[in-house]
Amino acid sequence: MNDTRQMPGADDSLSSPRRIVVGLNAVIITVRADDAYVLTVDAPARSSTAADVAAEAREPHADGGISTLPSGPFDPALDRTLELGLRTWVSRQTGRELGYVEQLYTFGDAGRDPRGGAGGPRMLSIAYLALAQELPADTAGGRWLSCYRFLPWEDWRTERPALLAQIGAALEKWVARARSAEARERRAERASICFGQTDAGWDGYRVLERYELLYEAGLTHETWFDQGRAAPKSTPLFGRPMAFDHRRMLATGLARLRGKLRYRPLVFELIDEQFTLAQLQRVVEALSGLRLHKQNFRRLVERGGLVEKTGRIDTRTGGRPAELFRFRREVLRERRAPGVGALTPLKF
Amino acid sequence: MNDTRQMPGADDSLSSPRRIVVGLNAVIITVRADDAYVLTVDAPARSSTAADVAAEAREPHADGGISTLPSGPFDPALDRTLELGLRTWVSRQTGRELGYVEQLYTFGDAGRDPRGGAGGPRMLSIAYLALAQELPADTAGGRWLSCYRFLPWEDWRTERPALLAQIGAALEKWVARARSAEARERRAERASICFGQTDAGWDGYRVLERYELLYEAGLTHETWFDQGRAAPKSTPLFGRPMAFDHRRMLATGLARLRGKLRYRPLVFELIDEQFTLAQLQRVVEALSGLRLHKQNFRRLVERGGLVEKTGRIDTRTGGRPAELFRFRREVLRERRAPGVGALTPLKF
DNA sequence: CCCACTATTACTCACAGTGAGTATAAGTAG
DNA sequence: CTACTTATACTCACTGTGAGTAATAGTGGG
Repeated sequence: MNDTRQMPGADDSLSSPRRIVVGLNAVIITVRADDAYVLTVDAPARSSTAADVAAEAREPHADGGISTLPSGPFDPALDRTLELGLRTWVSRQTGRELGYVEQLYTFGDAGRDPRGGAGGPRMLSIAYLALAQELPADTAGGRWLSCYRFLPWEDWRTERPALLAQIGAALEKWVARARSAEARERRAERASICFGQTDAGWDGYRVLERYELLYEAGLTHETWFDQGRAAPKSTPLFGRPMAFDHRRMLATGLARLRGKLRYRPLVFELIDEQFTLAQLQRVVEALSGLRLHKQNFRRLVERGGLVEKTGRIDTRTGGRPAELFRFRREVLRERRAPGVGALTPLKF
Repeated sequence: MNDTRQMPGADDSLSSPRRIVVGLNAVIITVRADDAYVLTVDAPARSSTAADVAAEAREPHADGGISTLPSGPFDPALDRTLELGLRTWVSRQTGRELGYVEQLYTFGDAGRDPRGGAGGPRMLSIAYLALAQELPADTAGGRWLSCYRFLPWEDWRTERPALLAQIGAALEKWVARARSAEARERRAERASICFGQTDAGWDGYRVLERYELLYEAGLTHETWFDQGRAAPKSTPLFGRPMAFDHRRMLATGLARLRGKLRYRPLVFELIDEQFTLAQLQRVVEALSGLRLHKQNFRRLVERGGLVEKTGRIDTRTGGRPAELFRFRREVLRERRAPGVGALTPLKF
């Protein structure tokens, strides 16, 4: 972070005329009532600046409010670290302190900046993933929405999403549109890997690749927003959009979260200190988007040393009362990859 | 990347007085002759700016040149994307086109900026991982150095690194120095997880956690550089240092690479199109820092569908000639996680 | 041409983990 | 008491993996 050498501009010579503005975005995830939620800010702030108004005018989707991720500026004069900048910003805006936080990715493409190559400042956005335990009532302007409203093809808990038939058809057209035979082959391979028309079947971890494929294939609202054009009537657009590239950030976050569940005990950041195995399973299912085999899941976490009995019992189950468990911290020393592993879904 | 709303400064109001300068750093990895190499630039550029000279004066380690990663400025006026900025910068500096490239992490802590809280610009550094196939003779100022000169405790191919005894002892002192009993417990847990004094043994994937632990424990040169103080004579400092936080970037890159080898066929970016299984194994061993069981490795990649025979034969082996293999691209469609999996090392 | 040497390749075997299922236990609501 | 619900226990076949032994096919020296 402190490379000064070989850096034009480091010595305040104005060799780089455009300013850089850095934004911090948070993908804040929680789980409640069997679904995974992401914290969104409803529509551009009403107390808007000139830039806000301009942005809203450009947004054809502003039907009362397009979802955005909580985001704020990185202030180089005040924020000692990027993560602290994010934390203070989120706590000011949502009145909530973040627990687990990890950096996801830094986005900086000029191509997706609606202000184009003009003289404005260049925007970089650093996206973070955060996990929240409690889920208080929606604060002013902040709303918890199911992740799967934005990425509906990712939810396989009840059934193979019906959407996939339409997605497959639209992708076939996209494949056929490629100019050369090789390009067609590459597109076909990508489509089949992402959307599981292969021997391997559905791969729940390719969340980001799937979103990016749909974006490139012109099958998301954002594709057309960014190009400043309207989508052809015949083109289907999948999932609820978010502002700018926030849906890409959500996809990045969900992909990271699903991936990390395999080998780190992240689930326990999202659940009460004591829980039944069914509750734990539902959290994992909500995040992974899969329906799991109950008996095997129990064996996985219990015999795998991830949890231990507390001796207490929860009678609010509706059937036989369930034992309460807690996270077994010793597992961190016992196992190399303390997580739920590669989950195999139940067949439908 | 195009959040304008809620961003002071986005409309060119000067609410944020400090400028931000963004640097792009590349961890470029190659494998040759049984070792993993990283491309370094020898010492600060001789054609130095005022900032360079100042930096060098601050550097007590400048015994003819401390290693730095190739790094250059991100020019918001010219570079359409961050990755393109990196590519043009690296090709200009090293005369080499990058193949596989992926973003690692964005570093922005003010605490490690030697210029402190003064009026200079704020530095952000975005680190990338790149994989290079060929390894031409060292270019002017660029040198390939073994990754394990900087992170010697990561190389378990021939034996358990002898260094680990000293590291363990130094960490014990660090644990004992903690103020409260809980802090001691936390430190002890971290140390044992990172350096494998546990049932789980050595975890080759925790490269970054190990470097960060050593840094925090005051056992790296960089710890003391950053504080502007000299290390006490009695304190051992492990591994060869790099400038600024470049060694942290290397650790981040190696961790990512090792992790991704498990489930993506990244090895083949680092090897010729045709190869023997022994060559492939040596590349994997160099990257993972582990010694592997030969027969099982063969079974893993051959039966796992990762490679296929070309029919040709390499007689330069010294023993029985080896069949030449190539990467089997179809595996991408057949398997969900086409990589070498979680490797189990041979016991010593 | 035989022999020692080296490295590759083939095959075996015990064992742990996993997918999938059946069976039983312990509550609630009528 | 019965039907229903959910939790928990146990079984079994199968796959993948760790760790070997054995055979194969070249080299170079005498």
